[in-house]
Amino acid sequence: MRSIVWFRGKDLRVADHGPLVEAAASGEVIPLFVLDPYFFAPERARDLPHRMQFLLASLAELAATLAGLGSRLLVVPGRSVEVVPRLAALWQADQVLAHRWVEPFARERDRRVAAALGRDGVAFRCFEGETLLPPGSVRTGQDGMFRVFTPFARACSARLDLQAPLAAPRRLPPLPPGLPVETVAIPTVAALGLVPNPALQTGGEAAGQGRLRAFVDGALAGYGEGRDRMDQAGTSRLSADLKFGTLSVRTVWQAVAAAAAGADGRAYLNELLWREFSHHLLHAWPELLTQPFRPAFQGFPWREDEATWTAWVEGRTGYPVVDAAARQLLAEGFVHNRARMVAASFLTKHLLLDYRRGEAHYLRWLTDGDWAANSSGWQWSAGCGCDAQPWFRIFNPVAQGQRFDPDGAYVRRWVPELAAYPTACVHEPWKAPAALQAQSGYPAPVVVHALARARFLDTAKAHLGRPALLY
DNA sequence: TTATTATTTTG
DNA sequence: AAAATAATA
Repeated sequence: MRSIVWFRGKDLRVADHGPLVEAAASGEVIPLFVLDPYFFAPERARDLPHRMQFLLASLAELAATLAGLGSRLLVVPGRSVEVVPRLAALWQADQVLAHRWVEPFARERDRRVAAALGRDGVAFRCFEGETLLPPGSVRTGQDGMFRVFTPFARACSARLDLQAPLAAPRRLPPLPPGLPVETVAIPTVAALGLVPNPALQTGGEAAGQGRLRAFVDGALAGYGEGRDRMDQAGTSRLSADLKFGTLSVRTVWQAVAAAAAGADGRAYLNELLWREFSHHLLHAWPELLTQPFRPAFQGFPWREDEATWTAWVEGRTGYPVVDAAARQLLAEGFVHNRARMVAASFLTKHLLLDYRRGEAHYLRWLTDGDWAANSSGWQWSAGCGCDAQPWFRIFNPVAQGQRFDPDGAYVRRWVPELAAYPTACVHEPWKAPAALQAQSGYPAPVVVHALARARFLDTAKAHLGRPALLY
C-alpha cells in the first residue's frame, strides 16, 4: 500500500497525527504539502502576514522532523484540486490521507479532490482530529443541533471518552525510490514579500509543546481568575497552535485533564469546548461565515463611517482598552480574549459598524485567525450569533479596564501616550488634567459612552423589537 | 409513540 | 426571549 499523507496547514505536527500513523502502518508513505495559491499567492500572503509567518516556520520544522524520521516532505506548488489527483496518479498512490476541515470552502475543495481521485480509483480518507468530537455528532434530546453553549458543553462532557493521543512515529519508511518529483523549497517569509516580525509567536511543533508544558506547569493554576486579567500572562497562549495543529486539541485536552487542576482545569477545558462549539456550529450552518445566525439581524442598519473605522483599526478611539487591543493586534498578531471582546463590542455597539468588518480585520491580523472561532466570537459579541450575548448588553470599556487591568499596565504597554497618566484615570483619560492630555497626544474619545450606548439601544430596538424585560 | 405543554436554564 | 428538557396527554 502506498499512501500520500497530505498535510494541509491545520495539522503541522507528527504527534497525534492519525493519517501519518495509519499510512506508516500500511506501507509506503509520501508526505505532501501543496502550496495552493488560494493561500500562497503573493497578493494573498501579503494579506495574511502573521499567519503566514507562523505557518512557514511550522512547515519548515515539520520538514526537518520528517527528514529526521527517515522520510521527506514534498512541497509542490499549484491548486490542490488539480495537484493532488495528478500527483496521486503520477506516484501511483493507492490512497490519500488527510485531516478533515470544517470550513465550507475546504469541504468543497475536499469534495472535488475526492471526486477527482475517485475517478482514478484512488481513495481519499479524511480523519477526525480537528475537533474533539466529530461535528454533527453532538445532538440534543430531539436529535437537533445545539444552539446554546452550556447544554452543548454538557453533552460533550458526557461523551468525552477520548482515546490517548497517538504517539509520534519513531521511524518512517523512506520515500519510494524513483519517485518523479517536481518539488520546490518551502518559501521564506521574505520571498512572499513579507517583513519578518520578531514579535510574533514562534511557530512549530516543538515551540507548541513548550507552550503547552509552560501553561500546564504555570498559568493553569489560577486560570479561573487569571484568564480575565489583561495585564497578566494568565491565559494559555495556545490558540495559534490549535489553529495550525502544531498541537492537536486532543493533546491539549488530555494534558490539562491529566494535570488535575480542579476548577482552573475545568475553566480551561470549557474554553476548549467554546472552540469545539464554534466548529460544530460552522459545520451545521456554513453560511455563518457570511450571515448573522439570528435572522432578525438581516439588514441591520450598520453605519458606514470611515473616520471611526480607521480610528478603531489604528487604535485612536480614545478608549484605552479598545486602542490597546487594536495596536496589540497589529504589532504581535495576538489580543487578550477579554480585550477582543471589548474591542468587538465597541466596534459594533458604540460605533455601530458592521461586525463583519471587524471580523475580517481580525482574521487578517491574528496569528490564530481561525474561521470558525473568529466568526462565532464576533457574532457572539455583536449579539447576532448562536447563544449570543443579548443585544442590550453592552460592555462598558472603562469598567472592563478598571476591573481587568486595574493598574493600567496593559493599556500603558500598548498605548505609550498613557504612560504618565495617573492610574486613577488611565481608563478615563479625558478626566486627566488638560495639560497632560494636550501634552500626551492621546486623542479625545470618538464617541461618548453613554450617548453611543443609547444610540445603539435605540437603533437595535427599532430594528429588532423590544428587549426582554427580565434576564 | 409522539405531539404538546410546562418547567428549567441560559456566557 | 428562546432553547433544551422534563412532564404529560
